[in-house]
This record gives sequence, structure tokens and C-alpha cells, in this order.
Amino acid sequence: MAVDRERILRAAAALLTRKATATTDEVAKAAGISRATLHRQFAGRDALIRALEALGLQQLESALDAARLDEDSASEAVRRLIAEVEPVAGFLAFLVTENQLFETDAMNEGWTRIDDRISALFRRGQESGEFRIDLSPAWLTEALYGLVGSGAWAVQDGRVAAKDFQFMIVELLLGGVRRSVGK
Amino acid sequence: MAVDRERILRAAAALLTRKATATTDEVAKAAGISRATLHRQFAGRDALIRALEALGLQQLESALDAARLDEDSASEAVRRLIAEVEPVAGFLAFLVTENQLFETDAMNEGWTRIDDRISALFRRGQESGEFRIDLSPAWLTEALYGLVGSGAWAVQDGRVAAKDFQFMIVELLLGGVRRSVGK
DNA sequence: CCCGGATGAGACAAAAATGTCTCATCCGGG
DNA sequence: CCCGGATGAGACATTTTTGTCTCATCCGGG
Repeated sequence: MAVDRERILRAAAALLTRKATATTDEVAKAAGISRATLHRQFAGRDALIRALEALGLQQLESALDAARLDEDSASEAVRRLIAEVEPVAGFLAFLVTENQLFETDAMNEGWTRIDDRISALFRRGQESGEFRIDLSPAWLTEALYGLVGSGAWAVQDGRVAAKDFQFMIVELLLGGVRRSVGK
Repeated sequence: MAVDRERILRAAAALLTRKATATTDEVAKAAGISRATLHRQFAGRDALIRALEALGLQQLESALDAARLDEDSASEAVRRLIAEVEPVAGFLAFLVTENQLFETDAMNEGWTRIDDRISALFRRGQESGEFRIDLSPAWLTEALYGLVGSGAWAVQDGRVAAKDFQFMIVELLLGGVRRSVGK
């Protein structure tokens, strides 16, 4: 029976996000498998990290696809984006905090592509007049990563209810981005 | 001549934030000193991390003091908070991402105290009617950490101009928090 | 100029983590 | 029931990192 690699990677991401120096032994324990099996699935620590990056990027891209960022109003698209990203928040938090570890070209390219798509969404919102224009798309993209990461961490840590994850992020982000009457 | 311990710690925080697995050799190089000297200042990797935590917490507390969180409107206090926190943003980013490494009581207590003070600020804003009440103070505190971390990272990475750091964070955070007319 | 404290470079051993392998056991399908 | 693939436990060697020490050098003050 093939081991569920994705489940292992999820556990690894969760652990490594809050303790990046965890040993392969600890990762294996966190995933509920032995070090031997972990090593059979991923040939070494590097390979594990790479797989983590690859799966994270892939899932993020899928989330962007599913969110249909260029349909409806930009605000609605942002809502969909957060909703789609929620299940992948653990991976995103890992990618954001650890992405300097291995600067492979493939990694960098995938990350740039995602950045661009999200930036484009914010730019669309600005051009349509929905969003204020004094905050750069690049910053808003970065801020979104930060908020999603914080949200994932707060939920995992029990400081915030999981069901509020989406609401809190969307409200804070959109409320800040949206051009409002009061200054 | 005594080595500038704080300068070393700043360099260490900057490096460890984006590469938590860096060896003491790499940390020393990043700080521009030899491993021997690094070890003379901080007896081992653990001691270095502890010092990093201690100094970070202390500087954060100082920033909170300087920001006079309970004066003026809550919005103004938030502005001052971000302004005071900016020079310490590197430490904050490190603390937020790596704080699960060593769960010493002292560490946890210091962190809790800071959480409480910032939460209290947001609560004050809600009770005075300045801030919307459907986002919990705990979440807003967490979000502030995330935004400051993202901001510090974006600046360090050149994606955002250093002079915009404060403006962008304050605007996004306050704009989102502030009770606005347009829903 | 000379001295003393501090540093950098590097050797070295100890400790920790990793990669590799063996073997007993488990578990599901035939 | 029996078999084969997969797993867990653990031994072992290798590599990496850390901690410790020595020594030459630098540099500023007296």
C-alpha cells in the first residue's frame, strides 16, 4: 500500500513552519511514520524540502485557478482567493517563511508566477476603481501572504476559531484595500 | 574593545529569519566576525537564540512604551506603534516565525505581556467606537505581527521602499480596522 | 616603542544528524 | 492459509555541526 505522500508533506509543513530545525526523526514522528519509511518516500532532507516546495506551489496554483481571479469584481475574486487558499494555508506559511532555503530556478519561477497573478488581481481592482491606488500591488500581495500565514498560525494555535479564518482575513484585507468614504 | 553584541544579534536575526537552519559559521560570516568570536560572545547556538529572543522582546517592550498606547485615539496610537516598531521589525519577524523553538517560561511570559498590551489597544479602539468590533483583538494583534513581518521582508528584499514601510502597514491595517462608511 | 586585550584562522574532538542497511513483523490479496 | 510488499525498529558508518583550544596577528593606549 503506497504511503500517502501528501499527508506526510502536510505534517512536515506544519512542523517545519514552527520549528525549521526539526530533524528528519522529528518530521517522521510528526507524520506518524518511521524514519526509514520517510526516507523511502523522500531521499533525504533536501528531497523532502523540495517536494514540500513543489507540492505547495502546485497547490497554490490550483487554488488560484479555482478562484478565477479575473472574473467578477476584484473584491469578489479576493474573497474566492482566500477561500481557495485556506486549505493550503499551511503550505503557504511554510513557503513564505522558508523560501530562501533552496533558491532553485524552478522554485523561483513558480513563485514569481504566483506573485504576478495575485499582483494582477490587485492591479485590476485599482484600475477598476474598487481599490485604493496608494498601496502598491506588490505590497498588497506580500500583505496577503502575511495575513494568511498569521491566520493559519492563529488557528493552529487555537487563538482563533477555524471557521473564522476566511472572514477575518478577507475583512481585514478588503476593508483596508477597498476605497472607503471615510478617508 | 567590546564587540557590539547588538549588531551581531541584528545580523543573526536577519539571517536566521530567512534561513533558520544556518550554521554558526554562517551566522558569524553574516555578522562579519569569526566563529571563535561569535562563540566568545554567545556560548553556543542555544545561547545565541536565547539572546536573540531576550533582546527582541526587550526592544519590543521598549517600542510599546515609547508608543504610549493608551494616549490619544487608538488610531493614533496604532500609528505610533508601527513607527516605533519599525526599527525592531527584523527582530519581530524572527520572534514570530521562530518562537516555538525554545518554549522557556520567561520567553512565553514576555510574549504574552506584549500580546496583551497590543490586544488592549485594539480593544480600546473598539470600545471607543473607532474600530469595528467584528474582528477580535487577538486576531488584529496577530495580523499586525504578520503585516510587520511581511513589510520587513518586502523592504529587505527590495520589493518595497523602506520609506514606505510605515505608511503601507498603517494604511492597510487601519483602513481595515477602522469603521468605515462604505460597509 | 611596547604591552595587553581582542580577534581570526585553523586544528581537533565530541556530539548530532543523516544516509544506509538488515531483519522481524504486519497486513491484505489471492 | 500463505505470500509478498511495505513498514518499524534499530544498528552502523558517514557527514555535518558544534564546542574547545592554540597560536599568530592586529591595534590602541600608555
